Amino acid sequence: MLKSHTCGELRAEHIGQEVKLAGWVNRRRDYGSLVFVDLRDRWGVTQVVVDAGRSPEAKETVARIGHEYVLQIEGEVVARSPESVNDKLATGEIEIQARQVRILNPAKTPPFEISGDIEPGEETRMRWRYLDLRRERMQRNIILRHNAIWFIRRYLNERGFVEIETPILFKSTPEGARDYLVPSRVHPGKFYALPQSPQQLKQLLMVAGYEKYFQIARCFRDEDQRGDRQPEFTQLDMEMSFVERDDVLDLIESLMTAMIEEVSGRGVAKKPFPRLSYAEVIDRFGTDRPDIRFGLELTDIGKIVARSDFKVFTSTIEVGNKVRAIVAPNCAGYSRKDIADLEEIVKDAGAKGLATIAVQEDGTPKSSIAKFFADDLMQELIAAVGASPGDLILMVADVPSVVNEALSALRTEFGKRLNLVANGDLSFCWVIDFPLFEWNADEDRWDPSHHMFTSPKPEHVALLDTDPGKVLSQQYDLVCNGYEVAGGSIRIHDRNVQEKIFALIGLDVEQAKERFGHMLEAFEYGAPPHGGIAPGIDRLVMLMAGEPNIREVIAFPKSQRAADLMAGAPSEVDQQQLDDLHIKLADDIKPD
RNA sequence: GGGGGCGUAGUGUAGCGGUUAACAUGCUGGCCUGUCAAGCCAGAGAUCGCGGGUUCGAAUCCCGUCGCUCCCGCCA
Repeated sequence: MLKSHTCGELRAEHIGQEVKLAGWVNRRRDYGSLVFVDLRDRWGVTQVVVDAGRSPEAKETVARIGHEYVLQIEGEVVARSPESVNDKLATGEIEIQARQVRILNPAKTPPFEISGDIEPGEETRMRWRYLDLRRERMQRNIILRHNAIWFIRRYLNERGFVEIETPILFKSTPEGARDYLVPSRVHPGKFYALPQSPQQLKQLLMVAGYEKYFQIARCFRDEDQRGDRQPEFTQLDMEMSFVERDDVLDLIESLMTAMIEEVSGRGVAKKPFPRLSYAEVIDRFGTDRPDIRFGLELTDIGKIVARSDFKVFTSTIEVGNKVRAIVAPNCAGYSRKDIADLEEIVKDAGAKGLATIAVQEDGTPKSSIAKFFADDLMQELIAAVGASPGDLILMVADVPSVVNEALSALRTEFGKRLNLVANGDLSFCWVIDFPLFEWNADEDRWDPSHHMFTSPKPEHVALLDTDPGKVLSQQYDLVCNGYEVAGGSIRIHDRNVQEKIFALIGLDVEQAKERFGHMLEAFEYGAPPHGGIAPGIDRLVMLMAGEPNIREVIAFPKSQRAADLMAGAPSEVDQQQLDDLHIKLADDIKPD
């Protein structure tokens, strides 16, 4: 080894020892005949002193080095004088008196500072990602990710789970997200698809009798990016046989809690995780992934405003739509401009407008719509939404989905503005009892709201024939701080039920056989009742790291346009490669 | 596919119709034996993303384009 210790481990107890350290030059402070070098590796920083008087040769070498040179230092661990102890460094009690300095490799001046306060821009970071990854922030995140994955593997192994790899080259199914396709050389005109998730394969592993399966699985979806979405991402994919919904929920809940507390040092706000029905979270928060770190819940005020003279509200109620409100505490003083900003948010969500009532300190309302309300009706409204003097009531009238989306967006905004999300805790909740289907008006059929193997609640199976929209499923989502961090379900293992689902979602028997024949066939050979879940590793690590997007916890992420700015992927390929794959580019594709 | 923001020395920012394009940091040279964001002195470094237009004059205004980013659609 070129090093006897890491740059983070030497303490007072090592004083007097001869050591070899190796790492990168974090910083150099040059006094001419006395030079300090902060040597860095992933474990920390150790100060090296090069004294021209004691080791002229080392001084000669160290005069030539710059930032990020790779050095090997040989010398003695010595105590620092009491006034020069650096308590910002774990190794600050000691320093290395260098006897010899070897340049293992010089370094060009890096395009940005590896240690320092200047945060390089996104493009710069991605272009030199290997240097970005050298920075403390990224090393901390990547190692946190490692610890989380390591924790998961140990935890599940101890509970009888088997990690099984599934193919990356698999079969395309047009349902769901757009597939990444891989052309076949030996089958002209045919394509593999990269898995959107190992969904089918893990169910087949249940048929195969493994009972408890997991995989740290890479998943691929060719859809547009968000801060919490990358074209390839990692799931903790799991499936279990002979389980019921609560078995899955309980296991994941204890896994999440233990992992977060051990690995991230953060707290879990609510234990046990609240279990809320889909209907309840939509009603209370306007979204199926509520941030339950704070209140500001939605109130339905339809019954009250129906008795006002405000036409916008009364006509909305008459046609069966909704008027709902949230209360922003202590925001009665908002200016016209502040309100206009909020209005922008609800308009983005599709709402036509935003009505507000400022409850003044004396309890009287200040509002452009106050004149449409009798005084006692106004007081009834203020009481119904639970507003106090100094509060601002915000109301939206529209179809339910627009009202909910608009108010949910406002709620999120106020969570940030009012600093209700400041503490570092993670706040989980389960969302259960989802509708099995969503009506697809364009195609005039039902779409599965999760996926087509999701089991209805047993007591709702009969409704499949009479009122599919009312059927609730055994789907469950895990939500944390407003992010969906896991989703899963108990699956269908009954062939009759499965065929009913196919029919309702508009798949005829032939199509179903073509796409899922292997699944249907497998289910005839003794499929156990089973269910599973797939937590998103990237999002969980992002939340544990306190980062604003998942790029910060992925070593080599892609840009918004799905490009690798370091390697330059995707790229053109040789004509020969295209020929091998039987691919001819369309005429309108021009080379760059 | 649509909407918003950004693009100025290596890096991060300021400048937003007329400036010698500014500041910080990094870089180069010099001084310095107790610093740890070392300090001090001197210096180099920018065709203001690219293309077009408006104007006597454009980093600045307009159009297009490319890149990064946030959001909507999309993501079973």
